[in-house]
Amino acid sequence: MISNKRRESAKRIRQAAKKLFFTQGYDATTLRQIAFEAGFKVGSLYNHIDSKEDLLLQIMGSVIDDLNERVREAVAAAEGDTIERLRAGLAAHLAFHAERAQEVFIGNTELKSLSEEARSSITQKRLEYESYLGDLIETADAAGLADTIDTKLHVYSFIAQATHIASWYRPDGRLSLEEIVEIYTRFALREIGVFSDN
Amino acid sequence: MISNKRRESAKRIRQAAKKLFFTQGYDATTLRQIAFEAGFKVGSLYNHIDSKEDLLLQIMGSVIDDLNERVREAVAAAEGDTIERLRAGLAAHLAFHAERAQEVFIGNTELKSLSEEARSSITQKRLEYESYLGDLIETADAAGLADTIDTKLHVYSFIAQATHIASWYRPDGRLSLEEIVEIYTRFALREIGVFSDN
DNA sequence: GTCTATATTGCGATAGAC
DNA sequence: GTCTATCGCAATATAGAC
Repeated sequence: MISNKRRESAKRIRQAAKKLFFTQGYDATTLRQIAFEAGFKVGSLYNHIDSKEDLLLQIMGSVIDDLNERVREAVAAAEGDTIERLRAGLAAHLAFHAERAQEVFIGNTELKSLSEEARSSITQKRLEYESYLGDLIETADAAGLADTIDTKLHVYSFIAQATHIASWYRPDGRLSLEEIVEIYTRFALREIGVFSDN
Repeated sequence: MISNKRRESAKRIRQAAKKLFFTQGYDATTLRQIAFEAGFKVGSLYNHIDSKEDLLLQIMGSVIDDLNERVREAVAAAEGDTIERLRAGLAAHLAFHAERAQEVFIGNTELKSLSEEARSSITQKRLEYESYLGDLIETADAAGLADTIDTKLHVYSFIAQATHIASWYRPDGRLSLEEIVEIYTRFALREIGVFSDN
């Protein structure tokens, strides 16, 4: 049971860091603040982390992988034609960015705070994700179900919108998560010229 | 002529700060780096600025005002119907974000680094700008020339895309500024359901 | 107005008692 | 594994010679 306690402490520290990095930024956040928020003294943190950057890496590390997995699963599980698969992928893409807004925001904002090595590994994963979204779009176009303009810019557009959502979404806002996802999905389908009632 | 030299020095310092804040972020940038980049020693900076935050304020301060002015002028100068005016406004909105990418990026990224007072003054200006864009969209819809879905989210969408452009645009990239502006303008008009060949 | 030198503060990280 | 105490360093900002 000792190791469960250890894991809980580490999680509490990550949660505190996530919150503070999100609101203040990585550089402006001190380990003393993180320790206080997690209920520790500074020195104790080092029983659970290697360094401050290690903490940032832990937070950023899983986000891209999870996003990739979530969207691919949604596409695979979708029933219907190419457009339905694309729609399911976009919905998953958008919902993920809202649901995990803080991590997503940190991931998009603090790339510059990582060491060169860590940064390039994450950049590589992002490029692969962009490429996957691009394939979804081109498949729809090739099937004659959409009238795209520029694949790469469509991808950028979808990423920009989702990233932006991560910066303002609140669960108690004017629109529910489902409504936001539905509206932005319609935006996306309109943008790539899908021929149906959107 | 002495005061011209003063102004040039101040400008060099702002330029250096702009570049460094853009690439490293405000907190990660030191006054020593800014001084070096501008060709001064640290102490000399204080003959031209009050503080580090003052420098950030100088940079962020004019961006929103300039954007607002630029877009309103473009709309006023546009010839043609409501859609043409909207199109001109969107093109100015997009071009501004690309042309002044560094300042725009800093303005969108470092709001958290400002003191409460400075931050709220800028937030207020942004809300007014969003409101202006919303009016343009609603006018087109009310004239029966578009089929909008949700005004506020359309505005967010346009801001998200332009902001994103500011983070990747390079003058020597695959697409020229004119091409980027044209493509994103078509995206926008499609998104709000303008009935014409876009 | 620029420089060197320094005051002051607070950071990330470590040592060692309990 | 947590704490207190502290190291070593670099930050913003200031003082005062030139």
